[in-house]
Amino acid sequence: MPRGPKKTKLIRAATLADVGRMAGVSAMAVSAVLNGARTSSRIAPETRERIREAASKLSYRPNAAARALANRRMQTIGVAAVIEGGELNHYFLEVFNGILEAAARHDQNATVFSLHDWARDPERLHRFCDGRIDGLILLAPAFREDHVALPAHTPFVSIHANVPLPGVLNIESDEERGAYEMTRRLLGLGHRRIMHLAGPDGLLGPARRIRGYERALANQRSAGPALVVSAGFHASEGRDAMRHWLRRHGKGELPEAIFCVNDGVAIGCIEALAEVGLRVPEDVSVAGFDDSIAARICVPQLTTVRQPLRAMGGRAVEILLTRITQPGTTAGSTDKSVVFPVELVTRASVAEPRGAAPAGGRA
Amino acid sequence: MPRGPKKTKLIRAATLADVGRMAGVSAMAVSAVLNGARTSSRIAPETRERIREAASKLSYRPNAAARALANRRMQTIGVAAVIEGGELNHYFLEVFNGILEAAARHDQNATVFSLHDWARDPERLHRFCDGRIDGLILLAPAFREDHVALPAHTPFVSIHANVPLPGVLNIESDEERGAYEMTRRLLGLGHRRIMHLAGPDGLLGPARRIRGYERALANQRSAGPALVVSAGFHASEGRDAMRHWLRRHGKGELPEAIFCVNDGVAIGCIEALAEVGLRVPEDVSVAGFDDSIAARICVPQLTTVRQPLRAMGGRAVEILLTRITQPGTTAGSTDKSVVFPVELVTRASVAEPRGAAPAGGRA
DNA sequence: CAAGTCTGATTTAACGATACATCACTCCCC
DNA sequence: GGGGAGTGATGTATCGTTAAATCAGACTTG
Repeated sequence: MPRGPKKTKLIRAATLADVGRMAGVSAMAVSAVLNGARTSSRIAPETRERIREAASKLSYRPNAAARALANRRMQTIGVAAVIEGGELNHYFLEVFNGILEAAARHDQNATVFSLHDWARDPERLHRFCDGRIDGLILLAPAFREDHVALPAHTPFVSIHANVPLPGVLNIESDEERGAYEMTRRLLGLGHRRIMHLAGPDGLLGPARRIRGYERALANQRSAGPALVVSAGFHASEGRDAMRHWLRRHGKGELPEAIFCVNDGVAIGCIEALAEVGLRVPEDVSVAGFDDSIAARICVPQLTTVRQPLRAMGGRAVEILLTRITQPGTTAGSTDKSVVFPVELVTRASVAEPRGAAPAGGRA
Repeated sequence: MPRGPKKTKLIRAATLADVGRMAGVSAMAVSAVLNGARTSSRIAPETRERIREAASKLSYRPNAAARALANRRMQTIGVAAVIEGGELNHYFLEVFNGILEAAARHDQNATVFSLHDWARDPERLHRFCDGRIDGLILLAPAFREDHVALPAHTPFVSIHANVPLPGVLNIESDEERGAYEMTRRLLGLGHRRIMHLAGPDGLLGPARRIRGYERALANQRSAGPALVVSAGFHASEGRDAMRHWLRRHGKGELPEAIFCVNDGVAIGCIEALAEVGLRVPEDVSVAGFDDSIAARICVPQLTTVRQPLRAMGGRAVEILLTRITQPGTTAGSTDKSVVFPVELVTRASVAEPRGAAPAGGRA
C-alpha cells in the first residue's frame, strides 16, 4: 500500500527533469503544463494528465529561486518599516495586513525589512533590496532620515513619508483635512481655547496636522489663539508634555479641548490630566488621531480620526505591481502622491464644554 | 566630472561578469573577493582593490536569486501567522520583532505568510514554502487546524502551537506555571472564590492555563471550587461570557477574583462588570495574561503574566538556522519542545479582597 | 638543474527553470 | 503525391552565481 508521501527520496526535492523522466517527456513539456500559462506551446490533454500525475507522485514543487533567475522576477515585494513594539504597532499591522491581502491576490509574497537600526548599517537595506525583491514599499511614519540612498534598480513607493523623498510616489491620507475637521468639530461643540499636542518637529505628517488645526482656528472668529505644544508620537511623550505644561501654567489657563497628534499622545495626555484631578471629557475634551486599538480600550474611549490604512497598504501594492510590470511608463499614477480621505470617529473623550455658555476666561 | 551614481546603464544591473570585465579579471575572482569568504582561492590585495573599485563604480549588487540557486539557500526564513487586526496583534509583533532581530544578526530575511484564509487555499502555504524559504516558523496561537500538510522539504518549528504537531519542535512558554503562579498570588491575597475565564476549547494553551489554575486551587485547602467559564481570545468574547454569567447568577455568587485567559478577555470582563456597577479591583480583582500593550492602557491597569515573546521569536530563528545548516542531526535541540519561563506583572487590577485592611505598604 | 611548492587566478560544470526556435509528424486539399 | 497548415513536443541557450578542479608562473630545495 502506498502511504501517501513516500520517504524514498527525501534527499532532494524533485525537479522538472525528474518529473519529465517519470512521465516520459522533456522538462520543458512539464514546465509548460505545470507552470506556463502563456507559452505558445500546446500539450496534449492526455500528456498533461500523465505529467500532472507524475508531478504529484513526486510531489514536485517549483523552485522559486530558479524561476526567479529565469524570469527576473522574485514575485516578492519588500516592506521596509520601523516596527515598534509600542503604541505605533497598530499602524504597522493595519497597513501590513492591507499589503498582505493585496499581495496574496496577486500571488506575491511580502518580506519585511526592519528599519530599526537602519542608521547603524545603511548598507543592509541595499542588500535587502537588490535581486531579492521586485519592488519596495517604505512605510515611513517613524522614519526621518532624509538621505536614504534608495536602490536605483528597485521600483519604490512610500506610505506616509514624513520627509520629502524626491521622485518617489507617496501614498498618504489627508491628514490636514483630518486635523481641520476635528478642530472644527471641537469648535462646533463650543470650545474656544483648543490646544494641539503636536508630534515631533520637522516631520511632514505632524506639520500637516498642525496646519489643519491652525487653519480651522483661523477660519472661525470666536476661536481662541492657536496653542501648539510639542510632544512626540508616544504616550509617554504626551504625558510628559502635558505634565510640563500643567506645571508651568496651572489649571487656570487650561484649554477647553486638546487635539492630540495621535491616540498614544492623547492617552498620555489624559493620564497627565488625571494626575492633577482633571477629568475627560467633563473638564477637558481630548481628541486623538489614528483610531488605534488603544482608542477603543482606554477610558474614556477616544474621539479620533481614522485613516483607511488597509486600503492604503493595498493600494501601495497595486501601484508597485503596475510599475514593476510596466516599467518606463510612470504607471499607476503620474502624480507625486495619492491621497486617501480620512474620517472622524466619535467617542466619549470629546463633549461640550463645561456649562452651556462660553467659558470666557481668556488668557 | 563623474556625478556619483551614473545613469549610463540603468538598463540592467551589473553582474559579476561586468565587474570582472572592467577590472580585467574573471567573474570568479570577483565572486571570491566580493562575496566568497571561505573559498580556497586567494586573490592579491592589489587585485582585490581593483575589483572592489570596479564593483562600486558599477554599483554592483549580487543577485539573490542566482546566489540562492547556486547555494540552495535563500537566506530567508518564512513566518506563517494569523495576523489579526485586533487585540492579538501585540503578540504577533513582539514575536516577529524577536524574529527579525535574530534574523538580521544572521543576515537572514524574513517573509510573512498570512494564515488568514489558509483553509480556503491550503495549497498557497506550499507555494509559499517550496524553494522560496529555507525554513518555516509557524506562529500558532490562533491556528487550530490539526492536519496541516506541512512541507516535507522545509525545516520547521512552531511557537505556541495550540494543537499537537507530531514531530515538530515547539517553542512555548510555561503557561501552566504562569496560571499556577497567578492563581496562587490571588489566593495569597486572601481570595477564595476564584473564577477562570477560559479560552477557546480544544486548544493546548488555554488548556494549560486551566490546568495551572486548577492545580493551584487544589493545592490550597482554603480555596473555593474551580469555576471555569468558557470565553475565547477576544475582548468581546470576554465581555459576552461575563455578561451572560452575571445574568444567570447575579452578583450574589460573584467570585472575589477572576483570572482571565488573556488581557483582551480581562478587558472585556472588566467592561461587563462595570456595566452592572462592579468596580475593579474594589469589588472584584481581575487578572490577565500576556502583558499586552492594552494591559497598560486600560483602567485599571492589568495584573498579568508576561511571556518573553521576543526571546522566543529569536530562539525560533536560532534553532531553525542550526537545523538548516546541520540537517539530519536533530540540531539545536533533541527535545520536542523548548519552554520559556514566564513572569508575573503586578498592576492595579488585583487587590486584596474587600474587607481586608487597605494595606499601607504595597507589595 | 629537475622536481616540488606556493601563489594567484581561470575553466568548467552545475543550480532549476524558462523563452525561442526548431523539428517530426499527421492531415488535408488541390 | 508534394506543399502548406496545424499539432505536439524537444533542443539549446540563458539567467547570475558558486564550488571544485585546473593551470601558469615564480620560487624553493635536494
